[in-house]
Amino acid sequence: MFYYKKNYKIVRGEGKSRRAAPVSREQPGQTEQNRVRVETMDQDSNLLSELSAALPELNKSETKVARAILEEPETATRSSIAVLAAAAGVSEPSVNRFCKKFGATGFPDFKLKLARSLVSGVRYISRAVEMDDGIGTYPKKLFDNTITALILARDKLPLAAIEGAVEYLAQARQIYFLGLGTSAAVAHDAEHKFFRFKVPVTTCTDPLMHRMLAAGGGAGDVFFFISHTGRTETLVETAQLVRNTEATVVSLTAEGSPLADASHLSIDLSVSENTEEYLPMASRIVQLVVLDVLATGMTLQRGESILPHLARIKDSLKSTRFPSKG
Amino acid sequence: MFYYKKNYKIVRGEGKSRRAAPVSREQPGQTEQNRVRVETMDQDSNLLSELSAALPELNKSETKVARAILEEPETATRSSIAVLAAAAGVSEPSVNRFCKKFGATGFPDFKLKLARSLVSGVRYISRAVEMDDGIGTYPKKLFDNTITALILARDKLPLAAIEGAVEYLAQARQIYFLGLGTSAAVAHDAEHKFFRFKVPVTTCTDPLMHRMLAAGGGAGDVFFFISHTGRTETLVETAQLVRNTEATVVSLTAEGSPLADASHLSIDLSVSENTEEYLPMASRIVQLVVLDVLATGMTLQRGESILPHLARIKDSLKSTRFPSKG
DNA sequence: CCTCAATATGTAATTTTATTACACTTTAGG
DNA sequence: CCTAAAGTGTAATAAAATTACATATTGAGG
Repeated sequence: MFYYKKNYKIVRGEGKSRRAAPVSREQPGQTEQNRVRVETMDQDSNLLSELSAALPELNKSETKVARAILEEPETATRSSIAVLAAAAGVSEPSVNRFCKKFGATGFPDFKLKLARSLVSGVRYISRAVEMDDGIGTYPKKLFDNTITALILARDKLPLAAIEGAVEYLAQARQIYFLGLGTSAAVAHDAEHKFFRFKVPVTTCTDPLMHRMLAAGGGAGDVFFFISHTGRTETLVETAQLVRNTEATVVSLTAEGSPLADASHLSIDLSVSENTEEYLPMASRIVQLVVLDVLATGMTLQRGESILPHLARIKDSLKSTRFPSKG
Repeated sequence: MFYYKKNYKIVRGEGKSRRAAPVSREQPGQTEQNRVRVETMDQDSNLLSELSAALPELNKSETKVARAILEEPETATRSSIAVLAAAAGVSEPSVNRFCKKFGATGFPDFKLKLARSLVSGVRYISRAVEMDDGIGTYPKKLFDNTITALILARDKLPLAAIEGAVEYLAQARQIYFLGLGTSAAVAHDAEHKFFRFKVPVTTCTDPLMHRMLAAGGGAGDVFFFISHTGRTETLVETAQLVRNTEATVVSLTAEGSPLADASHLSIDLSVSENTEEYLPMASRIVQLVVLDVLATGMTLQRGESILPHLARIKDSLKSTRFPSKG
């Protein structure tokens, strides 16, 4: 590492105070003026790409700093301003000015932003499991993919639809959860959750039964369809049958799908399953959590009055269990 | 803000340097000794999850600091040590010691690590839903709690047990998934996933049927029990029945539970459900993802040969669906 | 070529921030 | 109730970042 070139004669020991005028802080606007403007930049855009994009329009010392950072960004985040300045072969204030130019309030802030963009590039890439993955990698990958899916879903949750669904469910006289395949398991889970609310709940995973139930639907009945794709023919047809009755159709499915179109209300999830080779993993997890949300919404709407009831149900299970140690 | 309690008489102005001995840096080993040891921690483990995991074993002021950070991690990364100390209601050195305890060289280093783990943008303090939460808050809370549970589970995944379970399942002549209550839905999901592997899979959620199946177990049969608590009497009894046969007992349950004890192999999950009032939400999600992991492990073990088979199953569903637009 | 203004960059002082040494406090065991 | 060990705070010191200002460099007109 021969970064440091001594270009300047050292003028130490002049022993004269350089500071006479009273300290006056720079105006915020003044700094802002010098900011590198990066087109189409949103707040959490990657700082590293921003850096290399701006590289051509930087002046000599700024270029040195940028190159030093780009070469070893990891090291840069761990260095003090003095170390980085030496590595780049410039003075400390130059580094500081550089940081401000890129939207940071100072060097520490810049390091923070840098550290983040270093991670986001790695973590956010949902990596599919490869055939040569071992025990050390594939479990982590699967968890990470699921976690990422949940984060994405959380950030674009259709709150209005959820609110509406809670409303429908809370006023339902009878709730039917209908799903096929993987969604059948989700429907079963939903049944377990909602039957605790003193509402009659039926789960059905047989397409023929679906049709019979649908035909018999009436006012106050809520048919809750669960489908990742929203394209399963028999489910869509069942939904359409329900629409001929007084019953309400709510669905938890993909945006713009035939099932969504056939529903009074649709909770649209857009979980991208492209990372999954053969099984819908993340989507059903998101569905389950959304059902948790609906059940919670219902609890909140029912208010305190429902709590003792829920507690009683929970207590009723105690006698079936071995006591906890301690 | 009346954090600051002046308990001590001030000793200012004694005019004596407190530092006589030459500065001697602490030995690295010395610091290491005090480190919170997080089992099965790997390098890029999430600092926030590490924090909340270590929360119970921290002392008073450390807890204060941890809570302050967990509550507003974003703010923490932007604060100086003085600000954070004030927010936590402790002294600056306490914050510094805290940072070192968690493997950082000091406060700035700690902030850096923190900034990195923040990238995913999850709130790490599992906040329970309150009765006065609205649509704007409770869905987010539920998602965040689930995400946090997954991160915690991911970071202390019992890989050895998982590897062993994959081995058992891959060699099974017949697999039974047994679960009750909420875990019944998980068992159903598991059935759907594993039946794709050309292995006979049976799911059963009836305790009496469980016993009959158990009694008939033979070599090559794998009984896979799913239970959050591991204390459901009938399940444990069934497991013990199976142990009288040649069949294998694998369970996905709580560490040290009767069910785990009754199993040949137990995949221990320790999802703390203290944040959940009445329904096991996070735990079943973790169970599902672990089952995804097992299914994936099985796919990997079977090697390329299984892929065409899986593809055929997937294709067979196509004709039941409305074509995608576009 | 030189001059002068504009820009760029460095030096040293200052301020801010973090770390250390050590004293006081609390806690747990005998 | 005492004592040792662990915990926590105060004040001093050290480190780092930022600022003001000086010097250097560049380049356009004379």
